[in-house]
Amino acid sequence: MSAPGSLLLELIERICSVARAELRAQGGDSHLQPVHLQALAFIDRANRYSNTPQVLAEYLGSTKGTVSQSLLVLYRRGLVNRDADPQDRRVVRLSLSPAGRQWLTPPPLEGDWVKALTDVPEDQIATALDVLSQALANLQRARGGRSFGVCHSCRHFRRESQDRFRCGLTGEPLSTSDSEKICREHEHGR
Amino acid sequence: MSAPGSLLLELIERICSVARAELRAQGGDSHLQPVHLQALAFIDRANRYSNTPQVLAEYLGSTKGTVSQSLLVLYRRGLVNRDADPQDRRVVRLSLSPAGRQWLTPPPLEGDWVKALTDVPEDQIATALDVLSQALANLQRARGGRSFGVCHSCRHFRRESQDRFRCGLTGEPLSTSDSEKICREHEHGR
DNA sequence: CAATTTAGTATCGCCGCGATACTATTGGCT
DNA sequence: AGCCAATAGTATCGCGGCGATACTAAATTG
Repeated sequence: MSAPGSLLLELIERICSVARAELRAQGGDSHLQPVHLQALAFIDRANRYSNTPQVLAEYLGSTKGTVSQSLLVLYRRGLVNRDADPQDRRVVRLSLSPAGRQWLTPPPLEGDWVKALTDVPEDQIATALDVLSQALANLQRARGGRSFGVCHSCRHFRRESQDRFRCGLTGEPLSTSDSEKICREHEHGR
Repeated sequence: MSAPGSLLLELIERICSVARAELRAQGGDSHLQPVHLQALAFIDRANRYSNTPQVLAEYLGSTKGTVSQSLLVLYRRGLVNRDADPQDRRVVRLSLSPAGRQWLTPPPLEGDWVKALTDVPEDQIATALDVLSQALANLQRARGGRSFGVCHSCRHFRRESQDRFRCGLTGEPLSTSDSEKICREHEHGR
């Protein structure tokens, strides 16, 4: 019986609808669209292999054309930097400006949403997080895409000392901060 | 720290984005939009107090104008019936046509999604369902709206015998089938 | 050094969505 | 009774997210 899974997806879509409506209503003006907030959150947490428009498009399940437009909006509002990569001058490196950083976890909908979860035991939220992230990773893989996990949970992740790590795929050294970011090459670990 | 809650919302929105993109891509043509599928699912499961455009709009966190247009699409495709209520001739009673029923739990995205959950233990999925449905109910209440639970979990629900029930609010008798449907008057039970 | 591939942009049109204005029906108030 | 407000729904307009297509520029392949 596929019922529980279908119900879960339906719930997810309802929450999404309500959250979107709330966001639109809240600021009316000067407020970013949900997709823009998602983009900012991604740019903040993407590692140096992954902070490009192309990867963002895969992350959001969107197309590069669409993402290009979203980034243009964010750029014009001074929230993101778009710098040409010196090694490969086709690629654009994305980063947050100080102004952009202020939009991370913005108060608007977050407030009500967080309140809506205060009754719920912490460990149940953690379980829900696990279920959803695993499902999403599986779904992205099934679509032929990437799973987009955090670096230190990757099968290529190697620990060399307390705070020095290395990517077994690229061979590059990684800092603690690196290891907590989202990587396009992520494959679920051993 | 509000981190887990924010992460959860972000995950939900990503899944939603990916699912929407998938749905659009899948059928290309002749496929319904996510919002239309949500509407059909609601109409199928709404009880006799709740099968109206107005309630559907609240359920989806949308507006009556928007919903009216969505319903027009579904009506033109012969998937829903819109019948005037004989008691109050302002209200439209929504129901699924046989053709509309065929769109419930459609194979397209469902397939991949359900597969994406097969590794996940059943009880964890149940926990995730609990967390999300509770959060959504709280969120809708915070927005001044309704919580939209299932009839038999309502505080007005009265059991009179094995399969005969009654709504303590309206006083009307309820069948087993009634008790499993979504009600606009739902308030979380004792 | 062509030919192909890849990252990104520009432009077009569709359509979901909110806002506003409208009709029709009902119920309240005196 | 009769007017007025409230309610359910529809029609219409415009914004903006989104995909599709066509394009440029840079890198890679042979």
